[in-house]
Amino acid sequence: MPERPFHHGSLRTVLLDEAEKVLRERGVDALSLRELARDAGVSHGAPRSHFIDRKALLDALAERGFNRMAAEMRGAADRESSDYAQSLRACGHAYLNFAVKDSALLDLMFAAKMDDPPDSLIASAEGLFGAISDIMGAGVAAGVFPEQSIERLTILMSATMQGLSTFVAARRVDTALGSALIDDAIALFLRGASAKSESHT
Amino acid sequence: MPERPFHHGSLRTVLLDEAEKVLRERGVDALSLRELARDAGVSHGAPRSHFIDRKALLDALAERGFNRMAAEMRGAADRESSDYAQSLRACGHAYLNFAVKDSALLDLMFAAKMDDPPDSLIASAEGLFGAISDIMGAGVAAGVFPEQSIERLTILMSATMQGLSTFVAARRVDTALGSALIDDAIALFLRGASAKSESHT
DNA sequence: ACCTGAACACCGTTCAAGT
DNA sequence: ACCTGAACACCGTTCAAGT
Repeated sequence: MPERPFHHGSLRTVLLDEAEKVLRERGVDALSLRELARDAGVSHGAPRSHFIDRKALLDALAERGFNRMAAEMRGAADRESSDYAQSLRACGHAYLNFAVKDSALLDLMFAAKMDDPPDSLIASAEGLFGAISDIMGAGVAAGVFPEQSIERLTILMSATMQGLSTFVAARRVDTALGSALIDDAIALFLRGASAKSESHT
Repeated sequence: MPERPFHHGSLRTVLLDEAEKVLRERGVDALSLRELARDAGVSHGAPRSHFIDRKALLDALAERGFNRMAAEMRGAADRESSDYAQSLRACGHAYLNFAVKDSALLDLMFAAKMDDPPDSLIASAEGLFGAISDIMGAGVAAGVFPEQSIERLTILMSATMQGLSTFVAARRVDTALGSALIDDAIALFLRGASAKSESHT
């Protein structure tokens, strides 16, 4: 194995992979371009070729986070596709799992100071939202959600999962309770939404 | 007005007030102990007398955030105490308002990397949660929430407000839509919870 | 196109010394 | 008890220069 001439086109990926690890183990504040460069065996100016500044690296991390989470949500829904309510629960648990394992990354993805996000990041974020929309849309086909309110229900369901994730990640709610509350929320939404559609007929 | 000898016991408050302003206008990353010291007209080592390190300042800010938010929630509930559903909506809007005006502060309050938070911070966080619990508890008295599930409903309601706040602060959901979704969520919870209690009889 | 290495301004933190 | 000011290690960012 070569001692030095590692990177020829792969430095970007190497930096992102290591950054994701640091983010997970020590948080955003511990993320330093110079340290990443040191660990990759390149000079401190090298990352500049791939990330214009620290914010660009963080945006790239958030983008990968959105893509991975969308994939995990779709995967969870597909594995439990027999019973709709169960597939919905699987998605909720996938969301919570992501939040527990990568809480700093999730924070990054929904950071309030999202000033002028690059187009690719917006696209990835919409990819996650699209995945959730598709899953909720399947509920219309399954007859458990009324079509006219599906857009709002999608946002509400997402928001509930996001909020629970925040509380669990912040250790204000136990992981087991958080998991049970995901199920409660889904049951509540199923009851509330169908009650509304019945009151319409 | 004296040019220099400002602070004799008030430096701590001056630093916190200015920090809150910087947090609101430029985000956490722009928060620097040295800059705060400069603006307050003291040496860069002076803050050390009141905050052992940067994290201690951030914790103090979060603590003030929890206290203020709890007060605003109680205030909103009291102003609309005639109709219970309306007081619930007022609370939700108060939560969202806080999130929009002080998104960076809310992030700080529910930061995932809440390593060993000081007791006073935990107490303040529980103060907010207590305020929300009281408001939800009034719903039991009003007969709209079943008593046996009030604890879980409280967390779910909080999580939904928190999640919506995150989405609105991150500009993934419009402020007006976020406000309308708060009302939708409350309506859903009221329907779902009462449907459940009816199914028990 | 990608990386090096010096340079600059800015930090957080520590600590002996002052009042 | 509170604040000063020097010192240290570490950053992000820029940029001319190399390959």
